[in-house]
Amino acid sequence: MYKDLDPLLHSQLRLAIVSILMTGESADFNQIMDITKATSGNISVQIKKLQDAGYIEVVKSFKNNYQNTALKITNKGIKAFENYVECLKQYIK
Amino acid sequence: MYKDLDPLLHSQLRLAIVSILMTGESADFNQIMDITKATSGNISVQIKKLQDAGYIEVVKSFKNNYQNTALKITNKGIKAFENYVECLKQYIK
DNA sequence: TATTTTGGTTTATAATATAAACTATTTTAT
DNA sequence: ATAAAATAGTTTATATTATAAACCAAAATA
Repeated sequence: MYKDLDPLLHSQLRLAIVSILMTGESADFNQIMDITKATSGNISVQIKKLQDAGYIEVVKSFKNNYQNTALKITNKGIKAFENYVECLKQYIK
Repeated sequence: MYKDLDPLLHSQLRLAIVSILMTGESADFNQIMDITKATSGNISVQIKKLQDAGYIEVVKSFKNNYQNTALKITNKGIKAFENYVECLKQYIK
């Protein structure tokens, strides 16, 4: 009962980012900003943490002359998310 | 979409405490310690925060010659918890 | 009566979230 | 042509928060 919640996912912004990516579609930096309304600095830091953990994949490219940062969830990220949700259920029901 | 999560509840230990109290039964300090395995100092601090927010009621008494701290969730606490769960659902499904 | 146990609180520290300040490139206005 | 503004971020400093260590008081026990 009350297993530890993965601290990497138990953060509003990181959870939102991963939640967005759990659709399976990749999303880019701007979409994350639009949806979450967080500052770019905050998003940048949280993306790096998720990347370092191997939860997301980050692909940098050029799109219409501008740099573009695209994010995609990894298998590890999917498993971590599913595990987080399972653990959380113990707390909220 | 992605409404803010009540920061008072979006904390593993405080969420566990409120979750325990959501049964309706009151629980005392020791039960919280047994269930959560957190340190007394940590629990003490988090209890005060929940009390200050009006989410729980704290009743101090004497039981078998020892001081006893009993906790009970308030109506405000119940509503906050239910709202938290509703908001969380946007993130986890 | 000295020591240990019970039941906590207060305070210091470690970790974390968040925004402010900064960098670099591109577009637009003058 | 070039100054200003917009795009797309990163780095770093600060503010907040979680957590444990240190502490206190009363009761039980050796």
